Formats: sequence, structure tokens, C-alpha cells
Amino acid sequence: MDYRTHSRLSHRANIFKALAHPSRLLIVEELAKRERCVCELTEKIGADVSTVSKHLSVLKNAGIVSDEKRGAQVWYELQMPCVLSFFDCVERSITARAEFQLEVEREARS
Amino acid sequence: MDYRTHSRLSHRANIFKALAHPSRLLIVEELAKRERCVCELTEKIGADVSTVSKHLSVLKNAGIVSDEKRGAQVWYELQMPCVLSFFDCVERSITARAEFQLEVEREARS
DNA sequence: ATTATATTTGGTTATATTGCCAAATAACCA
DNA sequence: TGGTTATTTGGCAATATAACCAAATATAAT
Repeated sequence: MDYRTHSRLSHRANIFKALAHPSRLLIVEELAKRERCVCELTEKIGADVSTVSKHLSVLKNAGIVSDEKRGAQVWYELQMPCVLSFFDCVERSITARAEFQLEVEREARS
Repeated sequence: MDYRTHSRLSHRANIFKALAHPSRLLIVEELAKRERCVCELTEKIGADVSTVSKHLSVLKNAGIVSDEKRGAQVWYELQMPCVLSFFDCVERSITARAEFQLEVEREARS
């Protein structure tokens, strides 16, 4: 793989990596509804605030969310709404696979 | 986060995780053009065959590709073509961010 | 039958990720 | 001012990933 290709794909991989965690996916789903402060997201996720803060920093560095400080709180907003359409793609694939598995098992039984 | 939500998001995260590596993204791009055997992909990637084989197994376990053995070779095929449309989404975001950075720098200079 | 090619698997080492705690920072309130 | 709340950062321990080599397996070729 030449340097230029590797650089392009590494950049792209970083965005996938940022989304590759259940808590961060929950954050994205919540931010798709409306902006949220760290305390609200911490409540939803049920982990230590410091952990959630680090997850948010991963998403922010990838350009997926942005933050804005208002008073003592920091509010996060989704900056890449097109990830949501990929969730649909993933969901369809998961469903298709589950159905395929059932099919295989049905055939194995018969 | 309740158990059901966590399970759903973990599953989804596994798909993102499978795509979160430059070599695996290259594999997806190549398979988007046509099916490929392991040796062809190994050539393109420029890593040890065993490494490429393991990358392929990650993609296969995630349901992103499928494999078929023909003679001594194993041919891989893309099973989740909708990932390609997400690449566009990611690319647009990367470009938008790069332009934003330039803007910030321009303002800083003036 | 033996050799060569294609692919996967096991093992090891190096590196990256994740989670929590403690501490630092910042804004608000009494 | 002093205390409380919201958030981030540093550090550490546990776990997960990734790369290569060596070895195992399967097919093709001589």
C-alpha cells in the first residue's frame, strides 16, 4: 500500500474507530435527538463521568460531535448526521444475517 | 444502559470495529470492484499473508464479506455494499473539517 | 510420491484501548 | 470567601489488537 493510500485510509479508519464502542454509539443516538450535556449522557450510559468525558473527546477529535460550554456545563451536538443512515445499513445487515442463520439451522434440522 | 440496549449497540460496534483498520478498508474498496483471492489482496496490502488472512476473518465474522474456496484459492466477496455510501459521508466530513481548519488558520493570520 | 502454492491457525511481542480513581480546573451559589 | 457542581486530565491496571514467524492443512503440479 503506498503512502498516500495509507494516509487516506488511516484517516477514514479513525472515524470508524471513534464509532466502534457501545457507549459512543449511544452518545451518537442521543445526540441525534437533541444536544446533551455531559451529565445527561453520563446518566444514560451509567459509567464514570471521566470515562464518558473521554468517550466524548474521542468523538470530538474525529469530528463527529462538537462541544460548546455554557456556564458550568458543556453541551455536545452531532456534527455528522450521515452516520445515522449507516446505522440503518448495519441494522439491515445484522437482520439479514440473523435470518440467514435461522435458515441454516432449519436446513440442518431437516 | 440496560442490557438489551447494550447488546444491540455492542453488535453494531463490532461492525464499526471490523472496518476500523486501513488494511481492512482497502480490502473493502478492492472487493467493491470485484471479488479477490487472498493472494491478490496480500499483494495490494503489502503485509504478511497470515496478517491479511486474519483481517479477512475479522471482516467475515462481522458479515461484511463472504468467502468461497475454489481449488487452492479462497475468493472473497463484499456482502455489505452499503458501507460504500458511508465512505462518502466520511469523506465529506473529512473534507469539511480540512476546510474549516484552513479557515481557522486564515483568521489567525489576519 | 514429492514438491510447490495458497491459506489458516497458534504463539509471541508490542502497542492501543478502556475503565476507574484521584486531582486539577472552571463556574456557580450562599 | 468558601463550598458545591460540572467537566477534564493524568495515571494505573486490565484487556484487546495487530504484526510477524513458524507450523499445519489442503490443493495443484511435476
